[in-house]
Amino acid sequence: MKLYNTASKKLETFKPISDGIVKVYTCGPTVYSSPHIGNFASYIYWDLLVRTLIANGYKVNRVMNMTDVGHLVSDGDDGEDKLEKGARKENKTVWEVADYYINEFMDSFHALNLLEPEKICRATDYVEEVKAAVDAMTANGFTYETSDGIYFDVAKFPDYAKFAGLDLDKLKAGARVEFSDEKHGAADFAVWKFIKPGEKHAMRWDYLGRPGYPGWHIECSTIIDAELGEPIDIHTGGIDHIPVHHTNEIAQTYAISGKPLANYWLHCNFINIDGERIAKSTGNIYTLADLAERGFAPLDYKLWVLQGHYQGDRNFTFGGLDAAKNRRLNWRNRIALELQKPQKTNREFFKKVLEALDNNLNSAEAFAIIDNTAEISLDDWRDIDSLFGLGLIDSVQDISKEDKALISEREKARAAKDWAKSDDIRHELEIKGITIKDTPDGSIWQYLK
RNA sequence: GGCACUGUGGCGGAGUGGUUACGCAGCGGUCUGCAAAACCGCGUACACCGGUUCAAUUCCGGUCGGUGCCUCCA
Repeated sequence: MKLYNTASKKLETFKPISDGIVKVYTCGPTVYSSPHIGNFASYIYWDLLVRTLIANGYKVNRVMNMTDVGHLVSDGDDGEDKLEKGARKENKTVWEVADYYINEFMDSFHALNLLEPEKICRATDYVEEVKAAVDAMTANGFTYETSDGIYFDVAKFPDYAKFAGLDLDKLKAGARVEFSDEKHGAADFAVWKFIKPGEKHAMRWDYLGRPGYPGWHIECSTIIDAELGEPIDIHTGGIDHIPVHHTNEIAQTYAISGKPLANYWLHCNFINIDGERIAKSTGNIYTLADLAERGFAPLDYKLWVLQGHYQGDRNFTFGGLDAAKNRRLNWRNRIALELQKPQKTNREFFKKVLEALDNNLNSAEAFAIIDNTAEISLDDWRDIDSLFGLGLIDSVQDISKEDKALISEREKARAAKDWAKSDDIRHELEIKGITIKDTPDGSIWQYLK
């Protein structure tokens, strides 16, 4: 299979480090608020990645983190930790806030029928490992201390700018004025933050004889080292992570172990809503709950996401979601129709679908193949469903004996030209969400929604 | 301001140097007790201006628009 590798800016044929096993790391959420649909788009794309790997016969070992420890809202000394802020607003402890949003996130994860990673790691469970990592970086000469933390000295890693194609001098010129004049370079970043006397910060750990907490970027390097071992095969994330977070991860891992972090880097683009970026200021932050209120199932949204490509600019509209919802209903009705027919499997068809996905996860192309194939057997639909996780098969069940009896009763009424009775029965079934369509070969049932 | 990506029919959204993407919606037809489904057909899509080419939506250059990152963000 072919994947676009951000590191090389090229489409590359995927080859795992070990035959048959693929080590994947997915940058997970910061659990301080309800994620919006844009956040979930990325997990939907990576779910497709994992499912495609599995369909190609690989065993996937995926780790995802949960950032349950703060990184600051701003770089200033007065910047408030997101979790701390959430806790204050909701009158809860930071730990309660983290627990609440982790649960909410996982509920949505399951509602979207996303395969759970083999391991989900909370950052706060790895603080000892983080300290050891900072020790190692310091021993190897990559850090320096300021009054507010331990910083990574970017100048010590010559390839720092390479991954993202950064021009550090230009960045410096264009970026806002910095708050910390103790930093040696503008791109230097904290791997550990000290808590100053009097500063409120509920999450704290002792390190170097004083209270503090981990920097944001360090958790990913640490968790990958602890759970997967670098280099890993595939590292995924949003495009926003390229210049800072992933660049820093690579630098840290190099400073700790001297090894590269990942062989393939996949980054998904952001979705817009009605042509505008998702932001509080534009008031277009929708959650899955908001979609549900408007009558859309999480899996309708998942299908919408999969109609496009993870690297493309996406524009979400409710009209578009409507189309996805109808397409999903139509697919479910195609499956319902197959329940009522003799079956013929077609392995060649499924091979073509998988081939489309093997080409850099082109699910849109795969969908077109599905729609261009007139008859798809139940077995093939089952395979399609395991490839996309759209809950198609599970949401289609054969109707009850009673309902089947009603259908044949109606056929008799029709034969007798008793249209009143025929229409009554059709109406009776419609109340149950099923409609009857009369074809030249007899009556079939279909879902209304 | 710097760097990067991007601009496809009513909406969503693939792809390609010359041939129908696909979905949803719409229109016409066949079929039908009615209805729907199904099937057939329709709309003459590739931002703009140049260049390369026998041929460009597809390659190159420029213009304009959009987005991302540079500050937390999928």
